[in-house]
Amino acid sequence: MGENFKAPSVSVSSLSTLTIPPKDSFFGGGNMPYFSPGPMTLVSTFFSESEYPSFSQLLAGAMASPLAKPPTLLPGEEENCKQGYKQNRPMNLMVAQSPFFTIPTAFTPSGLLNSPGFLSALQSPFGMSHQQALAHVTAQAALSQSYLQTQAECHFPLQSKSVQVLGASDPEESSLQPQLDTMSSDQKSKKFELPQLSQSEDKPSFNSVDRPASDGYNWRKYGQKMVKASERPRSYYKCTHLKCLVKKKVERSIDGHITEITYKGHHNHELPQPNKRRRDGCAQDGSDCSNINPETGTHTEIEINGLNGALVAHSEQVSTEMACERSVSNECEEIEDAETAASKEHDDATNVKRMKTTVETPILSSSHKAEPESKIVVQTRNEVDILDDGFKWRKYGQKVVKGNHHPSCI
DNA sequence: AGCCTTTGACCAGCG
DNA sequence: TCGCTGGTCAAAGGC
Repeated sequence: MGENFKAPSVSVSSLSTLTIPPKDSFFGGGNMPYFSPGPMTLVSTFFSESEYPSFSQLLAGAMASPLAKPPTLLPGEEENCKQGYKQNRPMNLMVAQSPFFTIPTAFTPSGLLNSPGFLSALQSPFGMSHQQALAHVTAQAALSQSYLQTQAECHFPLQSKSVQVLGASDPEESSLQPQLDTMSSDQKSKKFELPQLSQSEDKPSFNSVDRPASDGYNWRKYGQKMVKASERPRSYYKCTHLKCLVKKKVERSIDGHITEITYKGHHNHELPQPNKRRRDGCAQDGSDCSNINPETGTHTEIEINGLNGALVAHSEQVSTEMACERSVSNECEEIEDAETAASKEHDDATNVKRMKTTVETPILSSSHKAEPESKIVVQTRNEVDILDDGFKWRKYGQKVVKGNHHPSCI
């Protein structure tokens, strides 16, 4: 598809996908995801992982799309919509959105679906209203965004380091390195503070107030503090994996919505198995239980959907892993494996000197905070005890067990 | 019993 | 040296 498009003249701040379930799975109700104002253009439709078009083509198509106009269907997509809908298959919509164009009135997917081509594709001949379809366009937008990032990893391996996810309050806000050059310096930043949205009134709470967003890893909170700079409580989390030194900071607004997540470091281990992640079966690090679409293999993470207000993931690696965890893309897994292997290699090579990187790589720029890009520190292992069993153990607690006068070290 | 969060204290960097 | 600030520790308690 992209070969028909010329070099981009318009920067696209975000590409994301929305999933429309099969028509037979429609049911009434549902929660409308939040979509920020902005022009949207349907770039592509696809119905399965294997049909997922190459990211470069999507990008080319997105960049050439008329972002300053109301949402439109690119050539061929209308027929694609029709075919997928007739075949009762879940349909993914690749949507582009531009940050440089502000529309005062809120533009929601209904606008997209109301576009001439798309309306005809969805509404007839089945009589299914697009509003019903929209009711099911849920958190998969955010999910797919992570998936999209992985696609970016696949197609722009060198550039993907600076891919940044901005989710939730503006779920379409993902950034792509190719646009970097087109942005002015004051648009570049390492960190975005997301606007607080008062969504609690009309959107259900998902018990995410006290927990960070899920990224597939297990985190343990080791501190919380009021930071003067942000005047919001900041929570500190460590990856619970024994050998992993990754940390993250989570800032929340007064009402408990996540406003910022900052990752530090790189995971040197695989994603934990889902069944090991939490006692109650949900994500251990605090996200809500997720929904998995068995047909598409997509994984719907409610919290990141924007229902919770905001989420920022600053780690390109984590973002990739998020995507790989949630999607069942083989390509993704291969990439992940490759990355893991590369990461292990790197770890071996720098066994003593480990990277401690603030992964808020400055891709986007803006007048927001400016922080040091990355730093390398020498981390000692003194917190890891080497016992005579050959394994390294880390003490994480001590408690007097009933019936035993000696404290048991955990 | 395992594993988590809470929270006050402590530490280190910086001006 | 001192005070401020952000980050971390670790005992205590909860689930």
